[in-house]
Amino acid sequence: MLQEIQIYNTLTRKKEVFQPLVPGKVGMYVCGPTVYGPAHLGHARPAITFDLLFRYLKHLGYKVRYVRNITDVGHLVADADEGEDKIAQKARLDELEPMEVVQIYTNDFHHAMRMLNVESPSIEPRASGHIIEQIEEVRKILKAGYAYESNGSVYFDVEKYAQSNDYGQLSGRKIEDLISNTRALDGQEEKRSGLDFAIWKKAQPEHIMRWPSPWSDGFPGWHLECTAMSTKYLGETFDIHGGGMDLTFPHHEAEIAQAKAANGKDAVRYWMHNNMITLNGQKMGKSLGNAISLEQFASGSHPLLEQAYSPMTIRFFMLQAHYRSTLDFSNEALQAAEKGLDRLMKATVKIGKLPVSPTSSVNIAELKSNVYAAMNDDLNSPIAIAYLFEGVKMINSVADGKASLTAADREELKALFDAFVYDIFGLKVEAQNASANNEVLTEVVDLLMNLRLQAKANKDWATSDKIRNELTAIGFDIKDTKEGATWELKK
RNA sequence: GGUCGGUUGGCCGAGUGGCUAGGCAGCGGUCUGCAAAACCGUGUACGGCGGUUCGAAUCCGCCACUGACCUCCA
Repeated sequence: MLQEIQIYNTLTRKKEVFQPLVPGKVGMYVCGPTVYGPAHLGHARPAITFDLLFRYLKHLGYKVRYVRNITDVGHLVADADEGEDKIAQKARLDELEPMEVVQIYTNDFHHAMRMLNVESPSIEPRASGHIIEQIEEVRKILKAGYAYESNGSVYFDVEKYAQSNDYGQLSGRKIEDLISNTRALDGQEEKRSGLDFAIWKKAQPEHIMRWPSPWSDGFPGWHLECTAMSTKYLGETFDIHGGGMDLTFPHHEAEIAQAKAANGKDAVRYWMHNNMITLNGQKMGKSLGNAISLEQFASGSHPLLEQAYSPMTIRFFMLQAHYRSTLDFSNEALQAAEKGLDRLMKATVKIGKLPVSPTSSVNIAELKSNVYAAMNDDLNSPIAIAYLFEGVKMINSVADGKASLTAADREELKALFDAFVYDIFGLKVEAQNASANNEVLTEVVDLLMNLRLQAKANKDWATSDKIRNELTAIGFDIKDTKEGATWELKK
C-alpha cells in the first residue's frame, strides 16, 4: 500500500513526489538537540514533526531508518567565553563534569520525548561517540583541497568550494552577498575568510572536552558531526534530512558543502524544515530567554501558563498546525486544543461499541481517502485532523441514533481511527491519576453513583444533585448518557 | 542592509481563481427532572491601494506591519 506522497523540499522550494533511493526503504536524518539545557516547547516541534513522518512512512509500509543525533560537543558560544564549548561552559558553572551535564539533559530530553509519545529513532548517535569518524571526515575534506589548517584548527574553505559549487543553494543566499555581509568577529584571524567555518578546533588550555587529532588536541566543529554521523549510518547519499528552519543557514548549508567536498556528491535528496514555535510572535528559544520547558507545561509552573497542559495536548496542538507554519503559543489556543483532543479521543474509544445497521448513511471510504490525501500532501496533519472531526461527527451521530453504519463500515472506521489517532498521530488517552486506578476508590464512587441512581428513580432530585455536585466539586465529571450514568476523574 | 517568509472571522488554524476547511468560544434549537455530553441550525474572514480576469482573499505590482536567518539556536 505504498502511496505516492509529496513532500516539500527546501532545496527546490517545491513539493516533490517522494521517491526513495531504494524502493520501499527510507533513510532519514534529523538534527537533534544540544544537551545543555532542559527540553522546551521549541524542541518538541521537530521531534513531533519528524516523529509524524517516521510513523506515517512506516504506516505506509516503508522500512525506515531514522537517525537523530544528540549534540554533546562542539558548539561554540559567541558570547563572553570566547570559543568555549557550550557544554564545557555549563559544566564549569555547575561544577559538574561535562559528561554529567550531557547525561542530565539527555535524560531530560528522553523523558520529555516519552511524555510526548515520540518514538525513539532507529539510531541516536552522540557526537562525542563519533570523534574518529569526524576526524576522518576532516581528513577527506583536507585531501580534497576544500579545507586548510591554521594554528592547529582546520577551516572549511568556503570561497574555494563556491568556485565550483553552489554555496547558498539551500538558504537562497548568494556567495557575494554573504561575503559582504559577514560580520567581523574577533578572534577570527586564523580564518582566510569570515565565511569559513571550523571543522576542527584547537582546544584552549582551559577547555576540558578535547580529543587528540593530527592537527591538535581539540574538538570537531558543530556542522561536521551531522555529516559524519549521517554518512556513517545512512550512506553517502540518503533520502531525507530534517531539522528546524533556523538551521538552514549556516548549519545545513555547511553540511551540504562538507559532504560534497568529502565525497564528491550531494548527500541529501529531500531537505525538510519545520517552522518555529513563537511566543507573542517571537521565536521561542533558550538563547532568547523566553523558552518554556516541557516540564513547566506539564506542571503549569511558569508565569505565562494559566494551567498545566498535558503532553498530549501539546502534541495535538502542534499537529493542528502545518509543520511549515509558525505556531504561536497562547493559553487560549492550548485550551482549545485540549478540548478538541478530548472530543476526538472520546469518539475514538466509542467506535467499537457503535450499533450496526444493514445500511450506512455515511461514506467511510470517502472519509478514509480524504484523510490519506491530506497526509500525502506534504504531511498536512491539520487537514487530516479536520476530516477526522468529520468522522467524530459521524460517530456521535450514530451513537445518537441519527445516522447508521454497517458492521463492515464500523470496522473500516475503527481501523482508520486506530491507525491515525494512535499509530500515526501518536495520541493516547492519558493515564488516569494513580488514585483513579485504585480499585477501592472505584468501588466507592460506583457506590455513590448507585445511590444517585436510586435517588433519581425516586425522583429525589435534591439527593441526586447533591451527589453529582459534590463529586463534581472534588474533581469528578458526571454525565447521564443513554447507556446510563458515567464518571471520570479529571486531572 | 541582504535572503526567505507571514498578515484569514472573538481565539487558533487550513486552503482554493468561482463551490461551508476544522477546532475552541458565542448565539438559537433538540434531547434531559435539571445539568453535562451529543446532535441540528447559525458567522457577507481573508493587511492596505492599484492591476490582470466574466470573476481574486487566491495571480501581478506597490505600500504598511510583522517574523526567521545572516552569530549559538529545534
